[in-house]
Amino acid sequence: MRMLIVEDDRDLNRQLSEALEDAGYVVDKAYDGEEGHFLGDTEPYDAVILDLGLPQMDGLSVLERWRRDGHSMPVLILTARDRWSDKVAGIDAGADDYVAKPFHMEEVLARVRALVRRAAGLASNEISIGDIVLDTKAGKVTKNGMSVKLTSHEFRLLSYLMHHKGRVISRTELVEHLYDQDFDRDSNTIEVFVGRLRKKFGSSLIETVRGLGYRLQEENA
Amino acid sequence: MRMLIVEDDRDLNRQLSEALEDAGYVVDKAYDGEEGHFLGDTEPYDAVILDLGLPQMDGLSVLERWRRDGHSMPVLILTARDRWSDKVAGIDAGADDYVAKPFHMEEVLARVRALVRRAAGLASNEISIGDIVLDTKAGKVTKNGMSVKLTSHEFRLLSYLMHHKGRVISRTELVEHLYDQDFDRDSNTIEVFVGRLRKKFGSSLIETVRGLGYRLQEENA
DNA sequence: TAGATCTTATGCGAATGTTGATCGTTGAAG
DNA sequence: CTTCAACGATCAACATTCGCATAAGATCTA
Repeated sequence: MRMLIVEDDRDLNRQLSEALEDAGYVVDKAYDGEEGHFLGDTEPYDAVILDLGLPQMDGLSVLERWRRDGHSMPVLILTARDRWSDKVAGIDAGADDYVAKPFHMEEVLARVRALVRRAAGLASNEISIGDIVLDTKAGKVTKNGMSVKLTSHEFRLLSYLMHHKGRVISRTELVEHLYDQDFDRDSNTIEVFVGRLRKKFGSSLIETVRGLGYRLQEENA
Repeated sequence: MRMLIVEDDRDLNRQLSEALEDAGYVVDKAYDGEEGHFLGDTEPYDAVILDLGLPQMDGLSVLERWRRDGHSMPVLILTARDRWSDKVAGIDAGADDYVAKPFHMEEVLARVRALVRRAAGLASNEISIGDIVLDTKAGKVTKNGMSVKLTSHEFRLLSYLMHHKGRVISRTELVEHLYDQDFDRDSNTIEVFVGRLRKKFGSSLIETVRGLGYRLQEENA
């Protein structure tokens, strides 16, 4: 995890970076708004600690410019002032959290932990196989980056297969997972859907294992 | 967006819920820890405001139990105490933010906005998609810079979709987040509102994924 | 109470799911 | 090597479900 600290008080900056480094983070330091803005704009940080009262460019402006430019890394605001209107401004400018000086180092660490934890939870859920990518969260499938339109059953079938790629899946297992209890066992719906998927993705995607079921090729890149 | 307020002070609870309702949220209320825990455990909230000092079960325990059971909705802790050790405990128990009583309603609103925003992985209070911009702070929507007049439910629906753009949202999920507990599950209100939004913004805005739900096109710049 | 907003009801048309007949393929036995 | 039976693939017709528009009834609000 790589962090940026933007704080003009050298003493405080050092205290913070020591504490964070002890906690196992890699830390970059900036001592004024311009330098801080530049670093945050060019380097990929997992979190930023940003003082509001800064020389050159004030913290709020730095934050606003980052957000306007589409940077969404978590930012923890640090400030001596604690009038509530400042807090509101900071939060609405896109800060993720807020600590008023003077603070206890423990609190800052706890909040940074929370920020990093939270940001990790937002990663999108993608499974890929060859040039096919299935995004379970967006409910979308792409092949070579091109979005492929699937019906809801086609999607569910593909999704199940991709979640168990490399394993042979019996027709029975598929039926059990795609349909509710009472469904005509000897119907060839599954075959039909496999066929439709093959038509959309090429016949090499789903391998049939005669007598047992189907299998998605393991990553054979 | 649907919120839960857990606060035993009836007066404060009412104040909070009125403010949140005015801001366009759907609000459920609980007046003790047990009731609060139960609701948070069973209903899907977009954010929770949780007092620490509660009868039946104390706030921190409520939070810990939620987290242990895998609920990850954002929680804003509210408390009269403001010793920093309580803050750290709260944060490490999985709180996302913290406000000390007495507070300004404005600040709570800003923090709630931030929580909801952050949970969606957004950096700013303005969400845009194509030439449409939704301002969650002002509760306004513009298309090509021109303000568009929406009714309250139209706004809520659009807001929820925009907070989750790119994802397929089921009708069920929409109903659960736009209405409180007792609402007829199989009603076609959602369809009707989707239709109205399409009439106002053009039919390409909301994509329907048959059998699954609706989706806002991801930024396809 | 009027006007705006929200909800329910209905019927149509299209997208999707299912079926069964038929055709192709596989692998083992003769 | 040929033949056969079992199994899987394919296709088109058929059935069903789903979503949408529209409008009327219900409810809220100023």
